[in-house]
Amino acid sequence: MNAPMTESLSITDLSREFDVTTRAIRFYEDEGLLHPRRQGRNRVYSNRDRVRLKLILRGKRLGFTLSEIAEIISLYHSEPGESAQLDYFIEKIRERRRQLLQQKDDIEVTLTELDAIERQCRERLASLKQ
Amino acid sequence: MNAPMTESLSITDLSREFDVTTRAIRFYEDEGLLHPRRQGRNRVYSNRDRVRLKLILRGKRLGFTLSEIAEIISLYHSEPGESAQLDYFIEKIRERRRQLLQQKDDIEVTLTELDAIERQCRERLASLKQ
DNA sequence: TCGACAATTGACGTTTACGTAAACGTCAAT
DNA sequence: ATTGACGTTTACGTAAACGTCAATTGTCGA
Repeated sequence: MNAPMTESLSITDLSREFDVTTRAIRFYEDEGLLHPRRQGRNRVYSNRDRVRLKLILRGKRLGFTLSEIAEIISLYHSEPGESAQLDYFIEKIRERRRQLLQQKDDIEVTLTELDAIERQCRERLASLKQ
Repeated sequence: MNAPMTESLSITDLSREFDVTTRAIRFYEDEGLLHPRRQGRNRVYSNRDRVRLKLILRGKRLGFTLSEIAEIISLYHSEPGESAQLDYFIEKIRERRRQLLQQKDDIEVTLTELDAIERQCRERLASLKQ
């Protein structure tokens, strides 16, 4: 039995935990979003890799493309030296924030609309049941 | 202050107002998301069409596929007769709501993370400027 | 040692959401 | 008469994000 001290996960572990195919996980690696270490040919995922995958999937749920997600993750892990680079990063961050706030607004609007529709359905249901 | 409630818009009117290509608008029609009336061969868009396009674009910003958007819009315009259909609709609505709430949560998390990153950038910037 | 099973690497296929011409009609202005 | 803006259809192209299959290679329990 392997000592579970070191958090090492197989590709199927990850695929099961997050309900994605192993093919997708390998694809993310091809696209440079994941860099698991290897034991021979096999991929071994650390907890950091797991967190990165979580970030990827969250980005997907938000409708970002993989390259956008790559950009976002690079923001997380960037250790930028130059001042100009920092300005650029901050601008990127603000862009994302604008996008996310727009989405939040879209969601609010859609939710209230859905509420209205459901209420109408319920009324119609009630009137059918008498 | 009479905003022209012009009931008839051209395809370029729409494309300019919402900053989408005419190609995209025609594509949405091909996919059954829009049904403008015709004057001869030319498409003429009513204000209802305009609202539908707005819904489509909002759906896109939320990361939905066109067929998902079609489903959502069909919820808006459905005149369901049967009780079973109504139950089905309500279930659909709840599904959407779950999805949107998940997205909202994702956004909150990402926003606070972005805040943290920007703060770090600012600190780094400040320390560089001395 | 055998066979089941997991994992790997290509390579090609598929869906979505349009882009990009090509080739043409219409009408107003120059 | 020509140009330009705007419109049309048909058709092929493409980038993204995987799915699917094939061939192969360990790996482990009975």
